[in-house]
Amino acid sequence: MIGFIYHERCLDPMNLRDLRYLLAVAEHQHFGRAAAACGISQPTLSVQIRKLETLLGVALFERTRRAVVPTTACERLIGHVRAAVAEADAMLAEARTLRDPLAGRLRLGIIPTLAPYLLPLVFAPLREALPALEVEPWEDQTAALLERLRAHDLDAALLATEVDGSDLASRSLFAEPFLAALPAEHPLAGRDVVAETELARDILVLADGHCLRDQALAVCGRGDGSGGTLRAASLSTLLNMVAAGYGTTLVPGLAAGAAQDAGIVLRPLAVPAGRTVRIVWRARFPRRAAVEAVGEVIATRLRGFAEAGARAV
Amino acid sequence: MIGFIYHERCLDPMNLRDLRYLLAVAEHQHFGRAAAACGISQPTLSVQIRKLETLLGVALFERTRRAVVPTTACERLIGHVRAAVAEADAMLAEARTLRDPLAGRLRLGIIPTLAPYLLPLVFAPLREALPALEVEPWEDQTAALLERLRAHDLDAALLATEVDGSDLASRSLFAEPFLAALPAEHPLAGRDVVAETELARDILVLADGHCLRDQALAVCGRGDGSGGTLRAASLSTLLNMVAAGYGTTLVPGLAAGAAQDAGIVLRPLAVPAGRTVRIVWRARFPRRAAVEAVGEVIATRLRGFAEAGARAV
DNA sequence: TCACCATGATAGGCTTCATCTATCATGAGC
DNA sequence: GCTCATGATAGATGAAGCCTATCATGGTGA
Repeated sequence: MIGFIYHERCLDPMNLRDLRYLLAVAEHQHFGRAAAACGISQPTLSVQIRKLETLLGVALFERTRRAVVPTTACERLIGHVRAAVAEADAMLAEARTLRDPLAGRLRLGIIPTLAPYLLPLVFAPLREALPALEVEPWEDQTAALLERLRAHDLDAALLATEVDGSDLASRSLFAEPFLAALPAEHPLAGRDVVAETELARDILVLADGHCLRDQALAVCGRGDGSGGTLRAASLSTLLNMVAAGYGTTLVPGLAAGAAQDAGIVLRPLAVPAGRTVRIVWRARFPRRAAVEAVGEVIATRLRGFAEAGARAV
Repeated sequence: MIGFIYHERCLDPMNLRDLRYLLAVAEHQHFGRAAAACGISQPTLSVQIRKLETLLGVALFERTRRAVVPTTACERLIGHVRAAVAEADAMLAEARTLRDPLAGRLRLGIIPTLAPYLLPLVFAPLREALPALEVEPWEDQTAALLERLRAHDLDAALLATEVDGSDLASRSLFAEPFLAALPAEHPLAGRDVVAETELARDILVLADGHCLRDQALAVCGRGDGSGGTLRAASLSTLLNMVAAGYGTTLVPGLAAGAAQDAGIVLRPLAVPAGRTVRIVWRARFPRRAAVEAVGEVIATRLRGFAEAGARAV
């Protein structure tokens, strides 16, 4: 909104305090009692009210021995005064609830290969541990999340990659192993353990931009990015393709349940590999405490997940 | 309205000025430019914003080399801040229009024997001379008007009696002669001049409480108040009774036209008598200028009325 | 009628705080 | 690596808010 005038130095001496004084005198119709209600001395109140009258150029009260009666001008003004003071008080009250760093909204970015599988696990613990914090998830790929984070459109993000830049800080939360995902009828499905290179032959990967795509290709020794012709838009699509026998892939551990539900066979890798999930925030973000609390809840919930996940297969 | 807290000394240092500073920084997203817009130095602005943050216990801005970005807490608060500042500005604007003492509402009491005849004469001149003044007439008897005046329910009153009490002040506006009012067929109607004592025999007067009642009786030498049995509620009723031949009365000059319209014969008194119309206000009323301006307009409009009225009969 | 009381205004001194100029710290860009 | 831009910090200064003490005034009661 344009049009506010900040520079009104001649009018600036008007204080919220003075407006409270005005309300007090209007209510008590008595300087002494109003002063007591405001916790100041009567002379101070008299001076301040007179100052306000001079400032406004309007007599606010008619002083009598008997009573102090608001003028009609005062009655016209006092509605605005009440509203201004009420808004200021509302602001203070709002600030009081916001004072708790573990309260308020926290916009949290999450990568697509993590969100559908992690969120159901941590939603309840977050609500329990941080009831005043409204975590707003935002799902997008790593690059987009980092851009939004740097643009202050997000407060933090859950990523599976290292981040660079001194403007960002991060903390690792948990390690997520990769598992070989095979169609039930696949030749490798009988093995206890699958070698990465064997997987590479008919591996399917996600579309560009997903960090999991590059990581899966790297694990299989296809770091040049020459994956198969299929580029699935989502991990869910990819799993359905594998289940249908179009090829193999690597799935992150948290998606194991979804993969098995689709009829996919999961096997550990001969040389265990995986990714580390981290929470990232701007180094200057003032509510670091909230971010770290969220990270702590997630890390606690996922503690021992890597081993448990590996055992479960 | 109860429930406002005046005594919040720990929170009081929050100033409207600081809120304007906050809005400026939020808009410019730059301390230097915001400071310039506020007409203060950048260090001052930095200190004040930090003070406000400390006071609220909430970080309001995330400072970067590149930009100064409002935090989500700030975004939640800024609506209230804008509203508070807007209300304060509205109050200042209202005060600016009220600053003119010749503007605003003026509640003016008028006695019933004067109002219907005076108001039509002075309404247009008042609107022309004091266009910003909203004169609100209030018709009642003298005692009620004085009570309302002292209770601040009226700002001034037009009376036809002297007022006592150091709490009130008054100014005489014009003299209003009394005229003998006779039915057309009345024996005295043929005279050029009527003696007061002759009138006294069958005089009709107003009900108790009308100052005109006592004044008429006094003029006729019936100061004991032993008037006729009729006690008319209004001068209009009284005139109709006279016109119907029930008796005589004294009418104030401004009502001459109405009396003649009713078919009443008017004659001057042998010993001219009348009443003085005054404007009365509380001695401590701060808008004395408005009252005196109204009085001046009325006095000017009625200048020379006593003679003109006497000649017209 | 006069002393007394209540109430708001005024005076003088003290303390706090908003403001300034000068300077520092830090990160971006050439 | 130097320079510029930007916000933070330090110390000095002046205004203003607050207090206690006192005055002025008008209503009240013996």
